[in-house]
Amino acid sequence: MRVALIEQAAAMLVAREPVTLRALAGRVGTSTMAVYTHFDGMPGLWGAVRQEGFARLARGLAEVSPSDDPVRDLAALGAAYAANAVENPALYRAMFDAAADLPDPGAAGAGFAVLVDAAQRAVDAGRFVAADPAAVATRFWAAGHGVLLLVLSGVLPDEALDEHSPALAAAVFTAAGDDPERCAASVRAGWAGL
Amino acid sequence: MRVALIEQAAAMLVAREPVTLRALAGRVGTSTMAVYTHFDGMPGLWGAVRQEGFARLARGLAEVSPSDDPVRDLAALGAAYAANAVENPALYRAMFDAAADLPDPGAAGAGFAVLVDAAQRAVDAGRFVAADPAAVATRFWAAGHGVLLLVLSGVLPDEALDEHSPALAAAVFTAAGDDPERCAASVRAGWAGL
DNA sequence: CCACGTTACATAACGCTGCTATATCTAGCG
DNA sequence: CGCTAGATATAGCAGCGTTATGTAACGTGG
Repeated sequence: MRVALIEQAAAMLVAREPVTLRALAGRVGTSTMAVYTHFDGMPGLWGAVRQEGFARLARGLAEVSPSDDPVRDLAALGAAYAANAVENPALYRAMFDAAADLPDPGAAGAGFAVLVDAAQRAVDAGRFVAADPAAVATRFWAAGHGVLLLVLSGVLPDEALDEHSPALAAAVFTAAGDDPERCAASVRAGWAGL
Repeated sequence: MRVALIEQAAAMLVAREPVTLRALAGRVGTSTMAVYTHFDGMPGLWGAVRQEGFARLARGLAEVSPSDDPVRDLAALGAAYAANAVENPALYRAMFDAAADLPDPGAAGAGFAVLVDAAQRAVDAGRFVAADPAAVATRFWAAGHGVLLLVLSGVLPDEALDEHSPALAAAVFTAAGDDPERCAASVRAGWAGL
């Protein structure tokens, strides 16, 4: 019942339908009380939906297999992140509406840890010289998040994602110390996996 | 009446109070019908509020006086942009909830034009070599937007703004061709005007 | 100066929302 | 088998945005 409600809510979210208590209960063939026994109301359900969104995101990032080029891996992770957001734009926007108070913040941290790990490998490989892996990951994430939200909210056209995301990634990576040309090649390779 | 409703709605937004039709009408001492005669309903009011938000933002950016260092000016514009968002976080978030369909999109474009103009001056001054001013401005904007939203939504701590925004700005500007050291100094100078 | 039509505001009611109190049903276990 | 605890169904609440209707104020042409 829990999973049915969460998945139905997520489905209605991606279908751009208004996720209302009665409509949700009707879709899964139960009554409105189910939301209260399992989630203690709509805010609880939203929390669970956001949680599921971050879980799917972490799952998508985990599918990116590491290579011997950590910068390529970072770019590939960015591409997977963007793909996940573009496939379910409404879910992605809902995730960050109240991402601060997640039922289990660890799920969001797991996805971020993959980024930090790749950045750490880039440091170990001598690509990022004297750079803080967490800071690089954060800046890479923030830049991608900004482009994504501007595109998803319709401020920037869809093409802006492919036009600006790799450039921003390369800018962050070269600022971390990577060689510009080598970085450009790695980013190109990583982003192509989209 | 129009301005009273808009300003009251913006005030309730920054006060984190729920902006409800009856509460809004009660605050300005009128009835609910005023919102319908002037804005044709709540969505229209939200559009006007977002418009006012972008107008205030453009006003804040216009107060940044250009200097002989265009890269410093870009950083200063970024600082003013961030300051505006931090001062009214709820308004900033509301602005981009449906920024695509603004009553008058020109207002948002005016603020962006200031960024593009500074980037153009950087190109003319030889700081940004062979870079598209609009692309640089867009990337700078997107990166700042991402950091801001992550901070405003509580995902990143407040310190992250000062820690990552200048670094991202410098990364974007050096990627545009500016000299790293000179760029770092300009960004430092521009960001200090916060 | 007055009657007019238009505009802005007040009032009441409708349908919908999330939520809760109550009742019913459905296992699980001694 | 009978009992207890948990989950589901039903009905109703206050609140929301919206609308229909009524009323007062305004500017304008005769």
